Amino acid sequence: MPPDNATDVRQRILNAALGLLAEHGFMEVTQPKIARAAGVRQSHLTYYFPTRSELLKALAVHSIETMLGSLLAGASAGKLTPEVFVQIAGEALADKRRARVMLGLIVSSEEDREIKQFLREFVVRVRATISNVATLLGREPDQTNIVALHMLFVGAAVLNVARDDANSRRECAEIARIAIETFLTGDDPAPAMERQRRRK
Amino acid sequence: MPPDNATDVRQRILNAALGLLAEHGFMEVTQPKIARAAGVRQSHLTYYFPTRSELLKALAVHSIETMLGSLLAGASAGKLTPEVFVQIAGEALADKRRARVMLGLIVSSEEDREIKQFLREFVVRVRATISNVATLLGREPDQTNIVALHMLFVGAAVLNVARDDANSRRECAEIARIAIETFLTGDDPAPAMERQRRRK
DNA sequence: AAACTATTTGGTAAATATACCAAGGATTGG
DNA sequence: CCAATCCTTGGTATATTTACCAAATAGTTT
Repeated sequence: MPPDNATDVRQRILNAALGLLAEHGFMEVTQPKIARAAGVRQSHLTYYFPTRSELLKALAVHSIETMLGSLLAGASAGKLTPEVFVQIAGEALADKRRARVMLGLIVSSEEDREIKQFLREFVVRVRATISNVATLLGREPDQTNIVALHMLFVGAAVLNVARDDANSRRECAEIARIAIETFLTGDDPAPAMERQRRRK
Repeated sequence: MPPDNATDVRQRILNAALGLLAEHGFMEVTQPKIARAAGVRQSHLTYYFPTRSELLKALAVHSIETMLGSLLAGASAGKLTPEVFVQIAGEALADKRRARVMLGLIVSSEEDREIKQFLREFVVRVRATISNVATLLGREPDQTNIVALHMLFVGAAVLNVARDDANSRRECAEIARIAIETFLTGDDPAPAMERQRRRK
């Protein structure tokens, strides 16, 4: 790949880092490997990101932007029906690349306050997107249901990376449907924030 | 802490590694740090675990045993009522130590087939435990609901580590209740494998 | 006790990763 | 064109980690 010199080196570096993270997980995200993957010298990394911590922060931002981008692209694909959303969500959950990026972000966030903050904002935006989807599907978005749906999605994606076999992939598709039916489009609104427990 | 010399060195090493993993995350699980934490020499690590990979595999087994142990302890604590289970689950989900161990296992599993296999078995056993709890609570365990409950738990725990603020901890408690009501004890059986959607 | 095995000690070697830097080109603004 | 700035090159220094090893010691068996 000759260095597409229209592209900014900085961007190439971040894309290479994101690719490594998505493909091989956080442990492979090192400066020598990123440099080789990006086709630049290690000193370039130092030049654009003085310390590893800077690099990881930039990578976090880049990853989050990328994930939100594909999320929004999915959410606004044509007319959104529950069936389409189930389909999109099922595929997203089974996508190990995306999940590895998430896991990498979380691991990084354990080493850097700022990244943790990015992650918090990311969570808010993901939930806002889910909320928008709910609206598009003609539902009054209920925060608690959104939270539950989001957690279910995260859990499914994480477990899919952890197990990574045919079963886990099948579960992703199935759970996407059930999660959406239960917390988003189901006839009976799931239990809301206010406690409403009735003894049996 | 003087070296409790009744304890096996090997066990001390694994406990120290587990402690580091739980407290500081996977990136801190290195041989020098484990050795210092365990109060043994680095060569001891090499002696008992010839390679890092061996060490990580043993750590995975140890972590899984430990987590299953506390899981079972929780599940068989006195008479299990839905309220008690909600309480226990809420606390477990908010426990960052446990979640960090899980995340560490997943990261390791990306580097080692065998660990991935341990993780698969772990998932099966966790779900079996949830299933037992369902039985104890007088419910017919339904596999799909168990899977959903499990994923919701994993998602909540992971997001709690990722965000790590008062909100996320509050959400853990709340979601524990909702998850259990929705998928385990709720009056209306949650949507099962077969689709049963009715349009509004 | 002698021989044998298991464990511990105190190193070093090799690999890998982060950080640093000086000098050469390229680009841009004046 | 000149100077200032930005970027690239090709290193090296430092730190950290994994892996390795020989010799000393402790413990066990015969």
